[in-house]
Amino acid sequence: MKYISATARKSGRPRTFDAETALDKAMKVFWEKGYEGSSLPELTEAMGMNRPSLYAVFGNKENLFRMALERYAASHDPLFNAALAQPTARAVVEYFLRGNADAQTESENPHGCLVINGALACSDDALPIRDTLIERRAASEGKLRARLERAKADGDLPADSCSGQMARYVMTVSNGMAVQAAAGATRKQLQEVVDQVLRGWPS
Amino acid sequence: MKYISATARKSGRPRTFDAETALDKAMKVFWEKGYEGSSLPELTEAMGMNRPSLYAVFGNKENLFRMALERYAASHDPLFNAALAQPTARAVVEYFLRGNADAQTESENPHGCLVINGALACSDDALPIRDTLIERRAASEGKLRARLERAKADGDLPADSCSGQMARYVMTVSNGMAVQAAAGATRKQLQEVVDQVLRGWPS
DNA sequence: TGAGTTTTTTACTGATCGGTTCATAATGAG
DNA sequence: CTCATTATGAACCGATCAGTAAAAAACTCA
Repeated sequence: MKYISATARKSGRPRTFDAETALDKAMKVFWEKGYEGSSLPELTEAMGMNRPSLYAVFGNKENLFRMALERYAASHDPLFNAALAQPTARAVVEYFLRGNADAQTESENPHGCLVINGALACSDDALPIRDTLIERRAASEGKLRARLERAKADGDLPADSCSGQMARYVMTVSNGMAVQAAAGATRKQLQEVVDQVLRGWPS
Repeated sequence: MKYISATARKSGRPRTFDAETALDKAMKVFWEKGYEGSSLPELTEAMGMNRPSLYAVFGNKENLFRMALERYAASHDPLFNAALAQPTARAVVEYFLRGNADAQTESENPHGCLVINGALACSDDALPIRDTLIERRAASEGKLRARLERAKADGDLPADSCSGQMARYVMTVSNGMAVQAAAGATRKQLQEVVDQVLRGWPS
């Protein structure tokens, strides 16, 4: 997904904003207030640009959200991939959940997870957004499941364990941590939740 | 919280609706679409009443939501209390989470949990609602913590275990299950998540 | 300087939001 | 039959929603 007015502009009045940092600001507004809870005045205010410029560069509110979501994913995928690259299933889960606990409680960002805060229960208008977020979570769960399946083959998970159930369990904890974080839970509290998960983890 | 126009009416034109069932309908709309995602036309349509009647009986949208929330709590508290009354910590947790898995995937109700779907990330207008929901969840967590504390004294939890951390862990799983349910997870899938929790539970 | 290009600013659109006004309809009581 | 009471339906309120039109402003290049 590309900006509508690209950066390679020949001439004309210079922009008073940087598209990249403006998108970053929009991402944070959506992150904190969700898709429907974020109004255009709030977005343009945070992004430091006026409404026609927003529409010229980002299309419309829905497209802006999708671009913000891409940006969010791009900055969080490395952590997820690093988790998947850990040598054992236990290490994968610990890396994933501890990374989540940290990412969901950064002082410079809204707490919680954009992929959940964006739209959980919403009006009919926002259903396409909600469904996109659901798909993204399902995709992550699928990757985690595949990784745990491999762990079974590697022998660091019991042969009779169900990777699909375990992946869903881990994702459920991650989702719950996002809810807790959005409600004000501290980083320490979330890490303690991870402690409990690891205490019960097989092997 | 009481209906504004009580049921003991002396005379006048009879109502075309029953306040109790209308509130039930409103609860389901809020449950499915959240506080902000539910519009007054949707609410009045579902409740089978017109707008002035809604305002006469329920005050305003926020008050209607709070009454719907009370109703929701009244119908779900018995399950929670029954869980707390189980003889062992393990039984408490199992009863609580299995009950949640069922309650969040009833065919006749929206999936997920009103106390989470109601308002997770929202506009500034809905912050009082969001905070009320956060308090409710914290209250439940507190009761669960107290119950696990007693379990430690009873000896069915290790003496060195932290009831606060375990309670938050269980609540986090419950919250995560609500997110999963809202996203379309089946009852069986949620019960499998509970299986994973119990597999790792001490004792 | 002047033409062409792009963004800014301001004001606007139609739709919808939560909430209300008011005349009318339907009842029970006297 | 009349009157007080209560609920109904429809129309309305100001505010806000997402999205746009149009003209002025600021730049490059000739």
